[in-house]
Amino acid sequence: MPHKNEARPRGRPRAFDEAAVRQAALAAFWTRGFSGVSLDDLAAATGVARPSLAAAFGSKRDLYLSAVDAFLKQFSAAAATMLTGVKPLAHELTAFYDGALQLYMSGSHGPRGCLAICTLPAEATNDAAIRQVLKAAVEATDAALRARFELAIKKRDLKPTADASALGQMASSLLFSLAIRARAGASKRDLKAMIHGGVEVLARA
Amino acid sequence: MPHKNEARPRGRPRAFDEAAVRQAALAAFWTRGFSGVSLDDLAAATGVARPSLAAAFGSKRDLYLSAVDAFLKQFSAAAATMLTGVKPLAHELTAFYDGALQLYMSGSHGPRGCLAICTLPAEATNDAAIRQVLKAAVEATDAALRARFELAIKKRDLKPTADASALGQMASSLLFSLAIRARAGASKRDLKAMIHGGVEVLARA
DNA sequence: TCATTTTTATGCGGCATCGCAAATAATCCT
DNA sequence: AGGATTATTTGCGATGCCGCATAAAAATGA
Repeated sequence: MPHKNEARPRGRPRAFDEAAVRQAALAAFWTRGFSGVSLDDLAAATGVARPSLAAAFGSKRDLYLSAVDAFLKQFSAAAATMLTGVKPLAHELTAFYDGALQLYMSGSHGPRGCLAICTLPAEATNDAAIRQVLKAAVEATDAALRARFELAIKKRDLKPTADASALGQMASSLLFSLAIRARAGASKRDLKAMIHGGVEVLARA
Repeated sequence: MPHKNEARPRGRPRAFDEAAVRQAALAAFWTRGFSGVSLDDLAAATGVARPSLAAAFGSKRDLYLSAVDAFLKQFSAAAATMLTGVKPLAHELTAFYDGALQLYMSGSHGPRGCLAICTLPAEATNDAAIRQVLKAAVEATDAALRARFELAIKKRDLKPTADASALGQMASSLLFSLAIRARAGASKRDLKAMIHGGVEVLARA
């Protein structure tokens, strides 16, 4: 055989798919939070024994941070496709929040809200790295929404005097609030109404 | 002796002040969350041995719920004094958020945000009672702020077409967002600016 | 003074949790 | 085929955590 199509590592290969294990761990952290999940729980949820988990991901905290990172990447990628400026501001915001709500209401054992907003804060005072991840996530959300408001101002969908930064933070706040309310058990109907009312406030400023 | 000035219970009296112990437990839960605190932690933080704690408060969960209840009572009492309608809407909202921010930034080991918003969500998926407390806290905040917006409409500080319910929810969302951001390590200066921008949006709708 | 009542203090036993180490298995390289 | 390398499996030991039981202490009531 002339060549190997890919450089395979030296020893025994992994018996599990790292991304799949990360997603399974993500699901566990999403419902029970960081402190609410033990390594045994993770081993049971992923089907991978503790020592293998430790070898692949490091500590429980490392795996949690890895799962949160994956979650945030997925979310911001989805968000970017919603806030392109192709459609009117109010329309895109509604689609953005509706998409988020669908994610927040998902979960076979009841709505889970947002992994980041609903589980990071509890740990943020103990762990500087977790606190920093939360801060970065908040600021990234602010920035993505602020950019959309700046675009709206440029396109004359909003008054030139509108404060894109403040609107971006308010729009972020609405998103976080939806996450918390979904997890608190609010009905989809109420949250849809809240989205409608909130977009009215934001898109007519 | 004709009468006792107060019916003292029969046996050995409590060696600790129940309210003080509750406040000490509150502080522990505030920084480390529900799952992040053990009964031994609570015994150490309060200076009361585990069996006495259990006899007085029940389970760890009961003590947590008791602490959250006390926290919410204090908060809503303080909030009520800020939203009387005596001063202009924007002024009262700013004072309300400034007061909340002062609470959220307090703590000898760094800002802690809001006990309810930052620690209840992590547990809300596991425990129906905790989920209900979170839901009730959110709705109470909505109602208090909505009432202030309704008053503003009645006093012609807002257009009669303004949606007091939506504004109340947006104002709640700003509050929750401040709580999370404070815990995430945002600077007081940034949060003050966010309050200013948010009040502009809310009080000119 | 002595019995009764309630709280406090101490400690035991079981279980969960976690880090680590040794043995086994699967693959690559020569 | 056999050695080298990495993963997996299994299990041990230390510690944390919690429920409970027992004994001591502090008050009341007769």
